[in-house]
Amino acid sequence: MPELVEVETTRRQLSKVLENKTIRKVSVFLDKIVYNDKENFINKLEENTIKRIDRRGKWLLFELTDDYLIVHFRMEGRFYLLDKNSEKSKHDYVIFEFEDFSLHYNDPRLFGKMEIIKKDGLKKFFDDKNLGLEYDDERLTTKYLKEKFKNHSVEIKKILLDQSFIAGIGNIYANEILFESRINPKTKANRLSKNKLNEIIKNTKLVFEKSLEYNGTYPNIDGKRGEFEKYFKVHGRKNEACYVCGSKIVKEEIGSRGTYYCPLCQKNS
DNA sequence: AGTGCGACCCGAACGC
DNA sequence: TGCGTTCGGGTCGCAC
Repeated sequence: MPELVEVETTRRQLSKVLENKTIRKVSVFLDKIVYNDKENFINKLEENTIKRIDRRGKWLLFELTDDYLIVHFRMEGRFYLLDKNSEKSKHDYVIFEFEDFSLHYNDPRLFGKMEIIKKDGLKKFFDDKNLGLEYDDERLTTKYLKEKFKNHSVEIKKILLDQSFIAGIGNIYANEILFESRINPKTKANRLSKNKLNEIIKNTKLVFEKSLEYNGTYPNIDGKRGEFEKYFKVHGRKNEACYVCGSKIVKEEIGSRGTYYCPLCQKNS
């Protein structure tokens, strides 16, 4: 699934290709992907130039002249590049045509969203979302987490998935981060020691940076998959041996999300 | 205010 | 083998 790493990988790849390029034509094949008014969406984009591409949490931001195009992939949304006038595949719902190539937005589950907002509306857009800090923000400290977690007697696994604490962590990376931190996913967030909070911060950076080196776990804009899946230590490894202690990895539901962990390495905390 | 849960979706995985 | 059923997963909105 596209989490921060997959969105960032897409951002890096698209930046190289799209910056300072002008969108010539936009086609929308499924209205619900595009927030608000489809005609307005198309009108604002056509003959507009992409100045740069940014990211906040799992949101991708295309900076245009007076507006931003904001994209969220949700479960399976993704972009891929093709030659101009290439055929539309099943589940391609938005096509952006440039001078020399086309960018297709594909989304089998139809969950993704795109929206045009005025530049001065960006702050309000993200204020309303109440996103937490980025994983590489220097303000992400044990003090910040201690304060944020203090009124939350909820399993740390659920808290990591809540975007208002640390932005960008999804189910896969939450499992990996908790394993690397040797924290049981059912530990209540407000009971974590300063040392364990520090482990979360440290391992979020380590896991994200390693995954970025392998282009994440998801198809890139050329269709080639990122290869970080090979290095999962717990996610998707139910009943397989823990690489550290040999115990069988366990899968349990926490907050109706599949949660994988090593019952021995992540015993308490 | 904090917490939990259903809805949104369809393809893949699963069960018989 | 083949068919029907269940699962998964990010975010939002709503109920308590």
